[in-house]
Amino acid sequence: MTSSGEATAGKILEAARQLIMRRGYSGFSYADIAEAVDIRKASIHHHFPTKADLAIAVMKHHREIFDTDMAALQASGADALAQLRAYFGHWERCIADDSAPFCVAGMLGAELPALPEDVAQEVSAYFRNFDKWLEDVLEEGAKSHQLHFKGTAKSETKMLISLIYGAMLAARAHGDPGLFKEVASNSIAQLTRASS
Amino acid sequence: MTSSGEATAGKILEAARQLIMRRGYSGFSYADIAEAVDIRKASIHHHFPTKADLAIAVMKHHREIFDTDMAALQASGADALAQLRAYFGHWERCIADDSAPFCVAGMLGAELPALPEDVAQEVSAYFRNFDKWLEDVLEEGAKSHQLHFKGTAKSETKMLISLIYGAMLAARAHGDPGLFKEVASNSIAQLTRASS
DNA sequence: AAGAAACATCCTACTAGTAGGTAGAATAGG
DNA sequence: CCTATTCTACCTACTAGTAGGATGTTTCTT
Repeated sequence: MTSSGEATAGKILEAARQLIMRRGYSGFSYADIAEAVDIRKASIHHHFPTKADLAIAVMKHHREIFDTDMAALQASGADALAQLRAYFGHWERCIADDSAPFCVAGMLGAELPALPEDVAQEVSAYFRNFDKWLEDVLEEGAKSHQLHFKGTAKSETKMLISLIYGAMLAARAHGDPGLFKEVASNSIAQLTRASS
Repeated sequence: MTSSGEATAGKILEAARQLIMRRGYSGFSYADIAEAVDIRKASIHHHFPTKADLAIAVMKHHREIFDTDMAALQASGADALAQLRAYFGHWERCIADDSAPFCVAGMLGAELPALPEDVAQEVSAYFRNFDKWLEDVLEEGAKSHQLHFKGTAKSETKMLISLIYGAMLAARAHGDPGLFKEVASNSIAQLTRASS
């Protein structure tokens, strides 16, 4: 393996992630990545033969990072509320400093009907995985009486997922990064309120 | 004006709306519309010179329908809760029967950074308008003690907008149209609960 | 250790197909 | 006749993807 090889693939992956977050799957081209990484188009095809391969690699990487981070968080002894706060906090920072103004899975999720079959499957898999994590956290929070919500953890998971991705969308549509933070804070406040 | 003229423009507009909802702005082409309407590409350019013009027309039309419908609803004497229910019900039906699986403004909102300047402005304007309507409804609902929420109507508006658009996204990502209905019902239940 | 085969990376140059958009003629209806 | 509409035919720029060569890196063999 040439020393520069892995590094280049990583740069391509990151450029693709940024482009997908900002313009979507059909909104970017290999030429865009070539410019961002300062490499020729053909070299991108060497690392990721097709655009679908590239998108799948981005999703797989994104999911690996998510799984690793959440496992580490749990291993560190963080309770349900702390895990939720950490997750929201991550996105608050990413959106505020524009380093990741939208979840790559959310963007691809919106485009789902337009995606190649195998990319769409990877996106669906990401959401199922995320769903499971969130449901487990809510379940644990309910059991320990740390989080309070009417109905099941399953149904609250759907509410919270909608709220998170919708807040990203609304923040973008309104050109107001602070909107995400406000919605996130309010939803945590709601979940920690004994009444509801 | 030739009799078929307006009708054709309408068909193009509707085809464009469907394509934007399903594939996004960068996910459709004049060729797609030409096929859907059974017309030649050049004829579309006669009615809508550029793609941006077409997208703007779709947004303007969408907003007109929204304003008209909401004004009629209010004129019919519907209270805040009834207005909210009507709005949610509309989307529940559209998503369930796949006649409109995603709000056209939501799709364009997600793509906002990739849109031509003038299209982006029209989308932002739509969201400001929608925001105002929702805030007024919530304000009225709070005053009449029909709706209950912590915090201001402004902040609850942000929550609800996020929930609505996020539920569309989540329903699509999970391939589960029922998800929208569930989230919508739960959020109305939450707003009508005296406690919270 | 030296040399050769094998491989990985990146390049230039190209393909076929599609994008949005235009020019100008044919065809209508009032 | 005039104007709106639609068409065929075309343009340029860009799309994803390929062919094949240059350069360097490992690895295998002796």
